[in-house]
Amino acid sequence: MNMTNAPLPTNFIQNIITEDLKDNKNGGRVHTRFPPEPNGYLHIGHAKSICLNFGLAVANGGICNLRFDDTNPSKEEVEYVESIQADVKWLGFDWDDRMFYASNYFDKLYEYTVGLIKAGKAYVCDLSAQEIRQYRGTLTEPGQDSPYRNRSIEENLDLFKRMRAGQFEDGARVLRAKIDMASPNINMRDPVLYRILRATHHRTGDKWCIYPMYDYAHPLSDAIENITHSVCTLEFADHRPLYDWALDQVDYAMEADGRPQQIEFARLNLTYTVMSKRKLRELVEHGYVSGWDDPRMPTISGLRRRGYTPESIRDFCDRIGVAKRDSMVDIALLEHCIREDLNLNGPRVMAVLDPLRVIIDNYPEGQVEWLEGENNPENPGMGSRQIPFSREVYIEREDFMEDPPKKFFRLAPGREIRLKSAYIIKCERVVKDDQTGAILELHCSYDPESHSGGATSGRKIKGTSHWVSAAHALKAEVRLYDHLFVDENPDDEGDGLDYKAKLNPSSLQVLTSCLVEPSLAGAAPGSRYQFMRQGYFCVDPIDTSENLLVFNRIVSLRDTWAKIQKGNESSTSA
RNA sequence: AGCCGAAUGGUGUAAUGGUAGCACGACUGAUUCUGGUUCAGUUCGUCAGGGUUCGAGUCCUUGUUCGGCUGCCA
Repeated sequence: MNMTNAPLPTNFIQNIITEDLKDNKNGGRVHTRFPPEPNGYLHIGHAKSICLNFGLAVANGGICNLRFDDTNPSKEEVEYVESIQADVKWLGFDWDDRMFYASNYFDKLYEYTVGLIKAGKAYVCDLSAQEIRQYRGTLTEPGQDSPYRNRSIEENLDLFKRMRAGQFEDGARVLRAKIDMASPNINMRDPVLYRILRATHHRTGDKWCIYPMYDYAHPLSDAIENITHSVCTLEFADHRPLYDWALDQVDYAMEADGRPQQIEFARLNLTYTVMSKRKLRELVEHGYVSGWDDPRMPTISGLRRRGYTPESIRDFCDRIGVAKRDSMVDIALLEHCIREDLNLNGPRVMAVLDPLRVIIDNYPEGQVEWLEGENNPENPGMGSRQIPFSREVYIEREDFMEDPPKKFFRLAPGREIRLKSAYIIKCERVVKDDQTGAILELHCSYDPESHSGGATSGRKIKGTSHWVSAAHALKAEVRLYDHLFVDENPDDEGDGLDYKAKLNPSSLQVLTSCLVEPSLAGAAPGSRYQFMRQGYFCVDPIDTSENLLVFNRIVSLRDTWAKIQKGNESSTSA
């Protein structure tokens, strides 16, 4: 979208890179990586990281790898590696031939580790998980050395080989780094490097029964891939000394020009949504949503199904910036981004969500006129289409009021409105149900001279309504989505309420008797439109079939009238 | 309590010792055959105290508040 010479996005990471480049650090290379663990679906928070890592590389003439951080087979599945690739691609990023797996390096890592043991920097520890915890000390008290800390190198080597050979049970022993049990940084108190874990790995199958820990595998994977800037989120800041330790200890014989540097930034938080994998999984598994791609989910697949464009998400990620402080971005910014995109690129179309029949008594019975409607006033290049007009039309029920309040510019008894791209009509008579008093239909007259572009077409009429011709309209199902939570910060349990207690009961409203203009026949799944005066909608790619059009509301239009109404309500009730 | 990190309008983010800017939101008004868009404008900010300096959001210092860390998860 931004094809001009936009200034580099300025943030503290770019500043670091700019300095590094100036110093010719890493031989002037910039090489980043996006390293998800394939244990779930990507969400908008990952999109921030993806845009950052790929964006930083591109902006500085570098490259970015996709790397699956698959060191814990008990949680990982191919389903996730596939969805992650699809999502990154859909967002518009390309890793070329640089898709890697940490598991590709298991052999290499094992060799490094043997060297580490030979150098006396690691030892096999027989303590149980619970004992290790006890020996580790607390935040304020130093830990104690493991009784196995001073095993001979020979014994460590032998034990480690036997760990690999499967001679011990899961959890019986671990390999630990020999660092400092009194370190004020708990991550440095002889952290576990390898654990025994019999789980079939989605890539390596049952070849291994020992797996390296993230803290150990990650820096070495970065080094193996010649990464220069290893960008991760804030909670890993305490792990950085260990990251550096691993690089220091292992003579990885990198032909690399330089060494990777870990840089931490604050993860994305969005109002009215949760972002943790655990909670998203819970929403899916307990049926609060229809799946990972439920259009209310903040997952990439959910946003995609909802109708968000990749461009709008990238734009959003550019706008939120990158910093080290925890923050909560207003979801209104995301909504602004998609509106801005679709305002320019979404064809206009008329759809009546809650139809009210209007009979135009002075319009000839049986006559049909095909009127021209521009597809996008912001973009004349998008051309126009023909819209049928006839004696019976439907308008939006809320566009008529029998007893309208002040500033109501729409239809009311004796009042006029313009039907968009057609004629001005006047409400002559209201037909109601004798029993219930419900409004059944309106009888109107039209001004034949008021055709768009016609003689009296210049007459000023305050209100313009969208409409469809009764004889030509197509039935459709429309799903109105709203925020998944009613609370701005569902994660905040300060009020004693679990995030699930803050689910929005009306986050989904299904309308089954909507009528849309006939040009929408056969609309492509996934295509996006502006339903005039209502919002942006997307043809649901899953549930739309040949005999049923299903639309998802991506986002409503900004609605000044709704605000005025709200103001009216509160002022009358006050 | 120990270590680490962060504090700039309602929200997010710039300003690398020199005019506190941009975006979103909110609010006015104008335009409009979408109560959309567009345009014009308004509102609102450097956590606190002390210090260095001709000059401090930025450097020093003390404090306050918030976040992270005691997995054989990542």
